[in-house]
Amino acid sequence: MAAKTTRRQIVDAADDLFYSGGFSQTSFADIAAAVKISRGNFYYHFKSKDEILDAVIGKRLDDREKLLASWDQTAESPASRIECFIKIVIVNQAKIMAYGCPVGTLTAELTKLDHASKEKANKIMALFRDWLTRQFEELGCVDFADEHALHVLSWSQGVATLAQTFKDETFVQREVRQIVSWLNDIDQDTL
Amino acid sequence: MAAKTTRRQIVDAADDLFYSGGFSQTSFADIAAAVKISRGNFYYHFKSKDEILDAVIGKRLDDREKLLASWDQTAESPASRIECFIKIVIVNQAKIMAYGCPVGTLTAELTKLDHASKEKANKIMALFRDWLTRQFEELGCVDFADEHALHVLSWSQGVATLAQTFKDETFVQREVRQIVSWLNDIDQDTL
DNA sequence: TCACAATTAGGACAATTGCCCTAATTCGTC
DNA sequence: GACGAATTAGGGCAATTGTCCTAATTGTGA
Repeated sequence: MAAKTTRRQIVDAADDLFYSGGFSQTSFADIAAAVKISRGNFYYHFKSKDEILDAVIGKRLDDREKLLASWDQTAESPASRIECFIKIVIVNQAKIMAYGCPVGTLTAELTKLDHASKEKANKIMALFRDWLTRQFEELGCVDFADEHALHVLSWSQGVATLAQTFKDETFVQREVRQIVSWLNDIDQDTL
Repeated sequence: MAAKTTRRQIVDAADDLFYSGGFSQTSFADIAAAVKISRGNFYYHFKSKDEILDAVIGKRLDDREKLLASWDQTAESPASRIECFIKIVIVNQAKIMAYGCPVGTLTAELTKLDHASKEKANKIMALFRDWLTRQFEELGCVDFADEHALHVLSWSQGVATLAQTFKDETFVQREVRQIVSWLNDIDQDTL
């Protein structure tokens, strides 16, 4: 029990620190200090920093899967589910303005580092892509489902990046309004 | 002469390395090795790593200003100038797929580091924003010029991020086609 | 209560970091 | 050619990095 809890504490703390400060800039000492354990104890649970990163990516994958699954259950129409995705940028506005998109910034960093776990990090993005594609398929636009999915995903990354740069709340809201209107047009057309 | 050349060599090498590997991950030794000079010589030209970053950002600002100025001269209509901007993602496709957008990834990294030069890095983004705003104003849509500018800028960041993640050439080309079509619609409306 | 495994603590390591110093070399100018 | 300034080389610094080690402390089951 204690072990599992400690391990989970480490992963959670690393998740936050990797998000707010970046992976390579976060040190063993930083995580250990956040969890308030010794480095020795730390190394008992994870043999290397890369192993922690792997666990963090795994956790993020799980978290997003659960989030998408909850939307699958609560939201009735595929359009409203896509809208849930779109509005993450509003729900998480404060954090996005401070640290950007947790998925986009991590994949970008790991790609630059040419890190071994970059492919795994890309899976989070692919998870969103596949889920969005499914929603657009259910919406009726089978031929363009993947294109639309990439379009929405790309949109979210752009909004996140500019939100982080300019910290303009009205920009985010306006962009959300526009893409939702675009989504409704598609929904209309496929009736 | 030799001094100026050496200094320029350092800045150029740092520019490349900061782009391909990130700022914090690039060390003094990396840059010195790229330029093939001793660390002592290195330190003669720059007192600290932050000073190099400052010079690199300054150089990037200059480069972009020149690029925009060249478009101002060569392209005849504001619409075709905006199209020049849009098509950077195609012109620089290979590098973008490997390292993302040089502007977006740097601002994201410096924001996470809470680095003193983050505001200066944001100026590069603001430079594009202001230039795009001017183009949309000349296009006739005075009231929505800044909104459109942010929209195009946001679009470019999203495309760059996803291009880096999925390395999908057709995605980039499709997105360019779509935004150009959107641009033409605006151009049409304001006649 | 005892033995044994799981967990934690903390010291130590080689390597790397950004940074600083002094001595040598090159350069332009008289 | 000689002189002073500009430039370069390279050693060395303290601090931090990720990693590893051993000893102490827990908890658990017999």
